[in-house]
Amino acid sequence: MKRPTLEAVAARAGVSRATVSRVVNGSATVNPQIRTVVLRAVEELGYIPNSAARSLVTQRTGSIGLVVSEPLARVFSDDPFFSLVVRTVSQELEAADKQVVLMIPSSPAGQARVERYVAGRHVDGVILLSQHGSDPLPAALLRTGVPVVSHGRPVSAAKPPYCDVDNVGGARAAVEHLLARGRRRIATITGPLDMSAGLDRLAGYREILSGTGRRSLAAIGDFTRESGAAAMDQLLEDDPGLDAVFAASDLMATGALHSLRKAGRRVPDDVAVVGFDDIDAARYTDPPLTTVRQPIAEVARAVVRILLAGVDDQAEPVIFPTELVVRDST
Amino acid sequence: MKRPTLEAVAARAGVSRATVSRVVNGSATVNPQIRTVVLRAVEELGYIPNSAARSLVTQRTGSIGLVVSEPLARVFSDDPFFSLVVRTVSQELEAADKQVVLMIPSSPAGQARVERYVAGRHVDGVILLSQHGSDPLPAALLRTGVPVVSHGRPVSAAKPPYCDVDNVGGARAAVEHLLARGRRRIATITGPLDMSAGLDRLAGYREILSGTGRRSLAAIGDFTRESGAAAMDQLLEDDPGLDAVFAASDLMATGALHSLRKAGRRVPDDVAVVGFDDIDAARYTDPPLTTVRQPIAEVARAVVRILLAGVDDQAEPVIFPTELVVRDST
DNA sequence: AAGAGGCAAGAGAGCGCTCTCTCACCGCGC
DNA sequence: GCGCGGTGAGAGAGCGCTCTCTTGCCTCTT
Repeated sequence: MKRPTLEAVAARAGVSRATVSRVVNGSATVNPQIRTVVLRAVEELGYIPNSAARSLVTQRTGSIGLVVSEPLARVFSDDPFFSLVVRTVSQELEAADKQVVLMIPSSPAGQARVERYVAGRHVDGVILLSQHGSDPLPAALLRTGVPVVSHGRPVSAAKPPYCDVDNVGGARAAVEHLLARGRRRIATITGPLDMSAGLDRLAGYREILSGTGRRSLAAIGDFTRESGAAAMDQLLEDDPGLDAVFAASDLMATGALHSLRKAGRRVPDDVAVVGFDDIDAARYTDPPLTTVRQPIAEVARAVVRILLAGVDDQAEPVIFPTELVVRDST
Repeated sequence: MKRPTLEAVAARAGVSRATVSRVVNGSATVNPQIRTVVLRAVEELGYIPNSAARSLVTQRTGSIGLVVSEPLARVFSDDPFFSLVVRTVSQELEAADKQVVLMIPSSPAGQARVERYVAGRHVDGVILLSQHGSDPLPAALLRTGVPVVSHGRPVSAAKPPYCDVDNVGGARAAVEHLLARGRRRIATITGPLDMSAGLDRLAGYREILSGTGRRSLAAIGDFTRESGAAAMDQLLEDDPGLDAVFAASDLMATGALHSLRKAGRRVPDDVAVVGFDDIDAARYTDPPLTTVRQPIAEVARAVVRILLAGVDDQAEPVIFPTELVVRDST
């Protein structure tokens, strides 16, 4: 019933504990014959190292924390962003033989718990996802001395190394495209303005519009479909004559399409719509959505790579380009 | 630089290690005055227990494995099922002060890794998600003796305790609804037939149709939007005169709507469509989707509860009811 | 008043592993 | 022929914690 220990394997193989340890950990300085004997003993006993004992002495745990600071709305809605990042990070860490410990603090108490957990070195590193400006957690985690890398440009006071996509450039491309299509009154539905993705996409929009001396018109959303619909209603009320909308996420664009349909506006004839993300659903809306594709998985992979390579605090952030995908909504 | 240990706290408080341990673990048999002194020492030193050392002696780790046996397609597509379950499980375990270790084996090597990990008691329990009939992992995990609970009825040889929704009943309700609407040629788009959700929803469909002596017409999907679109194309080819479709997931229903639109069929005038899940997106399709609502989060919560309560192998499965939500697609 | 009984705190033995240090033994050069 | 470096295996000291066992003290009973 009891699990075999190193001791048991050593006894069976007729060697010392230290030698078994060397074999199990792949040390080079071990006689091939002895190695074989030890491996057979390991096999026969079904020996599996006790990681608690190992961590106790090595001070490493083999697991990485993935901290998602996300208000309920987004994760509970069907935004595929979260799944995709989690999935990719998991896959990438699996390849490196690391475990993923998922932490989604849903209250201040939860945040304190995460902080204690990380400070207690239960993880060898931390990946931050979806940071908000007001979130005190990134700074707290950075203070623990545990390596931290952020997925997405951090907006909080703390500035860990990070990877992101070119949100500003993507937004610029979207708005330029609308201008090229001859649209004159271009509104935007923003993301949350305490997140870099929200801020940067708005900045790109403003930059292009102000370059042409046009008026900007924005309604604030939170990346969810519902907020997109509400923002669209708002925009139509503010400026019934608008002829284009740039939504900072595809989900919000979907909500906007819904609102426009209800308001009797035709897309793209009356109003052109551009989204951001290029989620699967963008190809299935009516009409299919023109959008800015961002390589979410690549960012996730880069984040893991940076973390595993040993974080360098002064490292330049890695920024991936975005790409405009033109479909029928513009 | 070095983290303080129990020893250090004991020295500072002028008591023994054992006493500090008692205080930290909330033992009742400790003098309130001494407790106060110890707590102050803990505070002053910023003491955080070393979990590796603790696990080493207690044989418990405080973490629960969430094993997702999912082919790439579903998790990579924007199916909110995965996010919602992960989110709910995480939240529920957080409340119980447990960590979530996420494991998404993406290869046989990954499966072996998960098995070793669990057999090595790195987790106190396992939650299985999205099991497939051919998957050998559930049986392997059960053999380790670690408590296992399944989210969704298991179809593999191994039969851990589980929670699920009434998939058969939900499918029945959907088809009965279509019949009540006067539909005569009702097709179905199934889920994967090696998963209980796929099998059971098909069974419910067949049951009602055969009860009325009608012919059944099925195309196999895999819960993704794309497969739904392809299955719909297939069905239209097989029986151009069909007047209703029951899709085993909302995502597939969305794909079906897309195909129907392309084929020039009006929904619901020519063809009525019912989905399954009631994801957010179902309210935003054109037309809004009639669907079977399933309480995904409640199932997830129940699974956690069973696991934490101490798994009883003979426990009756907990089955949650589903509910038909009628919108404009029927 | 003396022994029994109870309760709170300390002593110390591990939990299973890694890793340094030591030791034995080999071949080699001078 | 003797010492020397190099190599591979064993001995043993912890890593930080829990938990049993023991001890000491105080109260209660007869």
